[in-house]
Amino acid sequence: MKSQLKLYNSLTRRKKIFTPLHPPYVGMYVCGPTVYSEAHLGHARPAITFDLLYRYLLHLEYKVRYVRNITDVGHLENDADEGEDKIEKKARLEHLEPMEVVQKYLNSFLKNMQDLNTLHPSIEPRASGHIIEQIELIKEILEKGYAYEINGSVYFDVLKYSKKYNYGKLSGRVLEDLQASTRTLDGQNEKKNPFDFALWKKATPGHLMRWPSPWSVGFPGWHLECSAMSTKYLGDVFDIHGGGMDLLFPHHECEIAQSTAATGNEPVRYWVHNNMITIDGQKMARSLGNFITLDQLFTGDHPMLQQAYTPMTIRFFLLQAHYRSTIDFSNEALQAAEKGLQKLLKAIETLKKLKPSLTSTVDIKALWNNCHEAMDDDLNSPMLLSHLFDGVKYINSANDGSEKLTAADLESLKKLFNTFVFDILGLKDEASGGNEEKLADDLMKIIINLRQDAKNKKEWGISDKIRDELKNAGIILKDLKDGADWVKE
RNA sequence: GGUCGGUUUACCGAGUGGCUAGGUAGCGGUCUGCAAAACCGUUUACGGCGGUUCGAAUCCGCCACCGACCUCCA
Repeated sequence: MKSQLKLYNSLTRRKKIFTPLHPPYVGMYVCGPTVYSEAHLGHARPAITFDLLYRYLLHLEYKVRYVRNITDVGHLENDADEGEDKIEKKARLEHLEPMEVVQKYLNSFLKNMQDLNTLHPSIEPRASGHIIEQIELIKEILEKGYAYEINGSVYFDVLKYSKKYNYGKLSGRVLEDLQASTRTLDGQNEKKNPFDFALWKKATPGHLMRWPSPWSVGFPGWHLECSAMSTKYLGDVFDIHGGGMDLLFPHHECEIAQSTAATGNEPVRYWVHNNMITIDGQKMARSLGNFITLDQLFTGDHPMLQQAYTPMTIRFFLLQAHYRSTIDFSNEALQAAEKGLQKLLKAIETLKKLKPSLTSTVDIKALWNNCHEAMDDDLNSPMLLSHLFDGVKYINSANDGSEKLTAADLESLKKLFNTFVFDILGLKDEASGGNEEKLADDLMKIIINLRQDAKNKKEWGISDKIRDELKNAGIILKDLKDGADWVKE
């Protein structure tokens, strides 16, 4: 474990070499989705960012417990809804049980995650399954004196907390500024201070999602589940906490406050935040209505989409940008990603067929170093891809005969691509597989052979006819030096 | 208004005080019965104005513009 992995910590705002609290074990908690509608492109960003981190940690031979929560309790939507629960609202609209809604969109989310080839987290705890833990946590915070009860609701006492601890250190907030800028919200008159936040809310009569507690029949506050579940599965102090940058404040700030108030410990050692996906320069978000769901991307069924994009194209597209940069959606960018990915995968196929030479004219060891350095530098996947494309050039040049590779270097190169492209970047070749594919491949081989016969006899009329009619059927033939390749239009 | 971040070539997107990032597109070439594809090569940069420096796109200051967060949000 002599990893030189450097991670950017949002708390300290600098990159630092990652060292786990209890090597070789690593605890990682990532904020998962609220399952009340289809996952969109934005949800793919943290999924892939933290999948990349997870995969790289595994590559470095850490034993990782990766926890990603499922928020199925629901949070307040906005004042217009009078505190109505997000999931509850959707349930009324569709005449479904709240848990039915949750199940439906959870299934859909997990399917999308599988399509994107993300590894399953070690634990995917649901907020609704941890109400007891959340109640216990509230009790602890009350005991320590950092919360107060009013009318069956419990609020976190930010002012009192800030006398001993630093509230706002993660997001750079200053308490006085917060006081001045906090908006009037429902239930605010109950709170001692506008910046106090709910740990437990008493349910209004129409509120469907409700649980008994020592204070009232109600539901847990907005930020509590992550504190309760991360503590339960990873301990009072754990290594990595991830999530979108938009969760920095207030969500993660409140999480720190809750956990610190309860245990006296700083809960998280490395805060890692992914940036947003933008569309026309603006954040893609459900609330802004400018989102494209993952299913829509995969099928092409959205007015903004010129075509369908495969899950691996989406994955490659996201990996081409560093996780802390915004990445702008456009058809042009996705099409570029699609072509780039094909080029990469094609070279890997070519690599399998290369014949060894007695000497090498390229330095594969240096390539290994470059690839590791890129990943070690705060998961610089775009830099890694750039190095991998150096490898692509080596392969194609060797195929052309302008570069040479020894048998050992060929093996090393195969291992390198296997490790970085498939294991770490989590890409896969989508074309291979399926009985249908196999049948089509066999049939096409026969047709291509017949056409080759015609070509050998210089019967251009026949060979062109075969090509033209295949084109009408949606298949494009590409003549190669020896034989031909084909691709669906 | 406060806090934080960004502005890179046609597009996406890295990076760094002096050395071609990369992908896509474009252009030139190789291959080829033709076409397409593939492969090889290659042009166009670092928001503006000052400063520090032998040297800045990279550091500092000011300005302009854009965005995120401050409310559920990935």
